[in-house]
Order: sequence, then structure tokens, then C-alpha cells
Amino acid sequence: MGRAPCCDKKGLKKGPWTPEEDQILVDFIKKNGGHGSWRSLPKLAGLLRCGKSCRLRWTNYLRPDIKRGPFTQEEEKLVIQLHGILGNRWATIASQLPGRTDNEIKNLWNTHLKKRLMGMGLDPQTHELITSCSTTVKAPASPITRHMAQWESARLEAEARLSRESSLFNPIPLGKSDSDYFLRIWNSEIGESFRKFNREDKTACQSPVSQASSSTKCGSISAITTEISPILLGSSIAGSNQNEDNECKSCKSYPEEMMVGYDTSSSDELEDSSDSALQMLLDFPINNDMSFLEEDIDKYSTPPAMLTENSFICPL
DNA sequence: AATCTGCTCAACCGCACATAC
DNA sequence: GGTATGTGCGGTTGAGCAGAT
Repeated sequence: MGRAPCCDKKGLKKGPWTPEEDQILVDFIKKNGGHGSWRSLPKLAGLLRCGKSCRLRWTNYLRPDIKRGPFTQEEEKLVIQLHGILGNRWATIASQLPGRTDNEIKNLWNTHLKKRLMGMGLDPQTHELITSCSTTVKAPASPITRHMAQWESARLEAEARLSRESSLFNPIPLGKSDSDYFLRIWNSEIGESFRKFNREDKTACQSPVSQASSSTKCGSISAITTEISPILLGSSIAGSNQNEDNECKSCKSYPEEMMVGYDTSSSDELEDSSDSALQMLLDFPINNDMSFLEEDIDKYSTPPAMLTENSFICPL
């Protein structure tokens, strides 16, 4: 089916916004306590623009919480790290940088960071090293790191969604206390079980990071959280019951040892509820901590390949 | 001074998804 | 279940500017 244009294009203005138009839009949104329907906004506000244009102008420029000025080194670092995990999912990346818009980040990437990575001999899409024969050096894919990336991706999506819904933009400050959480898990018995399990039978859910972007695939928030959370929660929730029902729909159940300490008493309800899975995700104590991406990998006994293969090392 | 080139970034376009009917 | 509509997202474009020639 053909998609109808967002509005009647006849007589509508295009191109740069004038200060007068900006003022009209801002006044209207302030006066009405919100934008309401973008489609009807231009008519109601008396603007000769389409709703889409108004929305873009507001979200990318007029919104009061927009941060102006050049990106800091920290912000650039974070963009590179998140891009390594999420790819070109600018909106999700933007949700982690307060006051920055997806458009801004996209522009930053295309004009600066991409070139910087290329200058360092890294493929800007995969963040992998480009060899002389213009192929990328691909480390053997590790299921746990892919899952870590998937989990992180899902977590960021969840946060983005929540921040959109609440219209708040107050990210939880980055902390250090759990910075090595994944690595501790990886090096623990749980990690060992997980590795063992993945070697055996998890191919159905071993989608690459890029696939995690699709909510219809195995890497959806629901699938990821039900898949990953037993491992993570298994370490964070003490004294809970066991239940082998919690599993990825398209995968086999988890090995029993992985489920130790995991409270699945309500997993039947959780299983099919992405909201519940989302909650489980957000309850995980690693709140917004991206610092593990920056940690010196030498501090851990983890094989360096595990980190480099997913571009967890910031090339700055 | 005129022209060219490269860069930046605001804005547009088309598609996908979610939701309502 | 099918269709219409609203919204969000990512890719792309092009005007404006600065520096080089």
C-alpha cells in the first residue's frame, strides 16, 4: 500500500526556518503544554510547514534541553563506543548523550569520527582493523560477547524508550562499581557454563549485533532479556527460586547450573511480556555503566580478543 | 578579486513501525 | 485481518561558509 504524504504539500514552505517561524512553533508548544498531533500542529499554530518539518525543527533545534556547542572528547568517545555496539542507530546512541540529537550525532559521525577511524585503519562500519588488502580482520566471534553486545543494545533501547515516554533526560550517572560486571560473570562458573552451553546449542540465537536492532528477530528486547537475564540476574539476585521455564523462545532451555539463584517464580508471566523483560533489564544493577568499555583490558584475565572483536576498545 | 574545493549541519525524503479503526 | 494514519528513524541533500588557489 502506498504511504500517503504526511500532509498536503501544496503551498507549504520548505527550507530553512525563520526566527519568526521558530517563535510561532515554540509559543504554540509552550501554550499548549506540548506539541499534540504534529500533523495538525502547523494548521493550529498558523505555520505553512508540514507536521514533519515542525517535529524535526523542534526535536533537533528548538527543544529547550538541546545542548549547544562542540562535542566534548568524552562525548565523542562514547559515540564511537556506542556505534561499535549499535551501529548506525543514531537515536539510541543519542539517548545516551543528554541534550544531543540523533541528527547531530549522525553528522558528527559522518563528518569527523568516520574519517578519524578510517585514518586509524579501522573500518567505520565494523570497527575492525582494515588490512592492506582492504579486508577486515575478524576475530573469531564469541557468543558471550555477541550476547553482551545484544544485551547492551537492548538495554539502551529500553532506556531510550523510557526516556522518551517520561520526557525526562536525566541519565543515571556513570558509575564504576559494576564496571567489570560482565567480566566477572564471564570469568565465573556462570560464564564457563554459558560458554559451554553456547558451544553446544545456541546457534539459533547467535545473531550478530546488527540483528539485535530488529525487534522482530531473536535479538529483540524480549528475546535478549529472557536469554541474557538468567545469567545476569543469576548473579545479582540472591536467594531466589529456580525454574527452568525461562528460555529464549527459539532456543533450548538453559543448563541447570546457569539458573542457580535465578528467581523465575514469576517467569511464566515474564516470558511473553516484553515490558516485564524490560523491567528485569532495568532492574539489573549495572545502571548505565558503560565504563567497562573503557577499562584497561589488561586488568582482566579475559582474553583480549574477546574485547577487541567487538570493538570495545576506544580508538581515541 | 574571482573561482574552486571541501566541510558543516539543518532540513528533507522515504521507509518502517505502531496504533487506531 | 486489512487498511489508514501518525510518528520516528536513518540516509541523503544542498545552502552557506571558510580556506586554498
